[in-house]
Amino acid sequence: MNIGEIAKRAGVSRSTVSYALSGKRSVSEETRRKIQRVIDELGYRPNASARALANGRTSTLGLVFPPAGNHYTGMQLDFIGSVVEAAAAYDYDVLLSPSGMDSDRSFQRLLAERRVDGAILMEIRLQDDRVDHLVAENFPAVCIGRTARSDDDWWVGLDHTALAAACVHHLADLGHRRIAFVNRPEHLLRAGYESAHRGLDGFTKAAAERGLTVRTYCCGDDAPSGQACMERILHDDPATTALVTLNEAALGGIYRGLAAAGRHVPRDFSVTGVVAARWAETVTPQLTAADVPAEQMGRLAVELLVERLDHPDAAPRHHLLAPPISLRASTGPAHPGTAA
Amino acid sequence: MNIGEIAKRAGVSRSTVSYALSGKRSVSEETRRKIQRVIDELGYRPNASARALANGRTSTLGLVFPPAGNHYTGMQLDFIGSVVEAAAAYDYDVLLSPSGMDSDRSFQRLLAERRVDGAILMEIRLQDDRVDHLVAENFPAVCIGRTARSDDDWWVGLDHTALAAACVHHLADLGHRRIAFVNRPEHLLRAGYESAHRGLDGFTKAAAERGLTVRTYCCGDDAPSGQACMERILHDDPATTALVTLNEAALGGIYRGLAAAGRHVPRDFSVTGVVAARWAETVTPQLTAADVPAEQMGRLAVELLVERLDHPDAAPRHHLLAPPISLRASTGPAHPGTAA
DNA sequence: CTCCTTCGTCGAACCGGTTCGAGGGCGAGC
DNA sequence: GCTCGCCCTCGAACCGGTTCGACGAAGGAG
Repeated sequence: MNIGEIAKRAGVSRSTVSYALSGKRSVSEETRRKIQRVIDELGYRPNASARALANGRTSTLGLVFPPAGNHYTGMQLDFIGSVVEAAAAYDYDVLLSPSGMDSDRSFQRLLAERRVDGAILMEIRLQDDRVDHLVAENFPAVCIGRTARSDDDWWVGLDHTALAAACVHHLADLGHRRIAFVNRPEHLLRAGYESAHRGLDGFTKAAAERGLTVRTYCCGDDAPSGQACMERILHDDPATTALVTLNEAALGGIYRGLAAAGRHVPRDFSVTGVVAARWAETVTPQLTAADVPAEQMGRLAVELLVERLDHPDAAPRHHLLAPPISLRASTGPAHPGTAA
Repeated sequence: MNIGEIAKRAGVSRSTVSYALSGKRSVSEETRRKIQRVIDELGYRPNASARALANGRTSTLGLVFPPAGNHYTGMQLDFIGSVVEAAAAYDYDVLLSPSGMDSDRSFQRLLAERRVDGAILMEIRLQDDRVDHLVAENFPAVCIGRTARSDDDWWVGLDHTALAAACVHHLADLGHRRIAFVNRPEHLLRAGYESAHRGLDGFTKAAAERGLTVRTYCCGDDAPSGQACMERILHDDPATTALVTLNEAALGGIYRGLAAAGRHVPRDFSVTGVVAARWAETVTPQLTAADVPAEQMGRLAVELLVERLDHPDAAPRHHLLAPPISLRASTGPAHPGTAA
C-alpha cells in the first residue's frame, strides 16, 4: 500500500525504507533484503504524486502542440512518437497538451500547476507569445522550430529557408523556369508559423536569384485542398512545369490534380519539397524531397531538454538541421516543348 | 506561490482559501473577493501534485499504445489526437505510455505509481495480458478494440469481421472471383492483434460463402512492403483481380505495385479495405473503403472512461461500430477478359 | 580503558494542498 | 435577556513520500 505499511511489515521506520529505495544513505545489507522482500510480496510502488510533491519534480515532460481540429500532419505525428520514445529512455513520461493559442487553459495547467518539469513546443511561430512567456519565466523548454529572435533560446529546427532554396536550385538546374510554391494553409501563414514563412522566403529569394517566374499558393492540409490547389496552379499559368511544397498532407491531392490534368510526373511536371521520408515514399512516383528527420529532431529535443533540466544554468543550445535532398523519382528535366 | 502565501496576504487561513476556490463550503462574498484579488495579483494556481496527493485523483488519463519502433499508422495517430481533445473537454490531461509488451516498466509506472486515474488501451490483442491485469485489479480502463472474451469489459471497437466481410461481398457483387487479403504484419498477427485476426476471419468466411478463390498475405506497415506484397500477389496468382486490405500504411505501395505491373485501378484491378477516410482520399484513385471513424472512437473511449470514473460501480458498456463502405473510385466490375 | 568516528536507524518536519470538527459572532425566536 | 441555530472561519490532521538532525552501538586509536 504505502511506505508506512512496508515499514511496519519490515519492522523498520519509514525513513529507512525510503533510504533503502533511493540509496541516498547506506542501509545494512540485511535490512535492505528484509525490506525488498516485503516490497516484492506486496508489489509496492511509491506514489508518484507524493514523490513529486516532496522533491519538486514530476518526472514528466509536456509536449505542447496545436489542437487537432486541423488534423495532424505526418510530420507532427512522427515528432510525437519520437519524443515519447526518447523521453522514456530518460525515465520521463510525456503529457500531451493541445495548446495552439496563447495562454489558454491547457497551457496554464501544465506550467502554473507544475504538472511537468519541462516542455517541448511544436509548431512555433516567428512571434510566439508562448515562447516569450516561457523565456520570461525561465521555464525549462525546448522548441521544435524557432522564433524570429532565437539566438538565446533552446530549440531544434529545420533550416526551412535553405531547404526551400535547395529545392528551387534543384529545379532550376533541371531547366525549369516557371515554378509554383505550395505552402501550408493561409491561416497558419497569417498566424506567423515559422516553417511557412521561412520556406516561402527561401523559395522566393532563390527563385529571384535564378531569375525564375514564380507563383505562390497556400493550401489546406488535406488531399482535396491539394487537388484544388493544383487545378488553380495550372489554370493560373498552364506553362508551370514544377512545384515545391511544404505541405505533406496535400501531396496526394497534388498528384491527383496532375493526373487529372494529364500531366505525367516527372515527364511533364516535377514535384519536390520538404517532406518526411516515409511519406515521400508513399506516393507514386516517389517524391524527390528534403527528408525531414522527424525522429532525430524529437530525440534531440528531448536530449536538450533533459540537459537543461539537469543543468539549470547551462547556456542555451540548439541544433539547426538541413538534410540533403533525396533524389527519388518525381523530378526530371524540363520538357523542352513545355518550358516557356 | 503556495496556498499559505495567499492566505497570509489575504489575512485568512489556508482552509478558507481552499474553500473559496473549491466552493465546497460557503465563504462570505467579501472574503472571496479579497482572496480572489490576491490570487489574481500573484497569478496563483494550486500545485497539481499536492492536490493529487490530497484527494487521490490526478486528473490525468493514460493512453497506452505500442512503441513507435514500428511507425504509427494514420489510424493510431487519429486516435491519439481525438483522445487528447476529448479528454481536454472533460478537464483531463493525457499521459502517453509506449507499452506494447505486457507488464513492462512504463505500464507499471502508470498504474502502480498512480500517475493516472484511468487508462485507454490501443492495439488490443485477442488474449491480452495487459487487459487481464487491469480487469483483475478492477482498474478503470477502456480499450480501443476488444479481447476474445469481452462481454463484461469496457471498450470501443470496430466490427472487423463484418467490415472485412462487407468488402468481400462488395467485390463478389462486382463479379470478382479471385481475390487477395493484405493483412497487418505477420508479427502482429502472431501476437494475436484482434483487428488482424477478426479481419482475416471475416474475409475468409465471406469468401467461402461466396465461393471465391482467395490468398491471404501479411505485409509490413510501410509503402515498400506494400509494393513487395503486391508483386508477390500478382506473381502467386496473376489472375487475381481484387484485394481487401486492413493495412493503411501499405496502401501507397500497393498502388505503386499495381502501376508497376501495368494494372489500372479500377479497370484491371479493384482495391478496397478498412481505412480512415482521410487516408482513403490521399491515394489516386480514391479508395472505396469502410471508413474507420477514428475521431468518433477516440471520443467515445474518453466518454466511457469518464463515465466509469464518475460511477465506479456502473455496469460495463461498449460500442461496436460498423461503418458502411464509402464508394469512391478504386473498385469496379471484374473485367470479363481478366476474370478466371 | 576511554575518547572519538563511523555506520545504521529513527523520529520529526516538510512539500502544498483538502477536509473535518470546533468555535465565534450574530440574528431570530421565545 | 437567553438560547438556539446558522453562517463563516480557523486550526489541526492527513495524503505519502523525502530529508535532516540526532542518537545508540560498534570499532579503532591512543
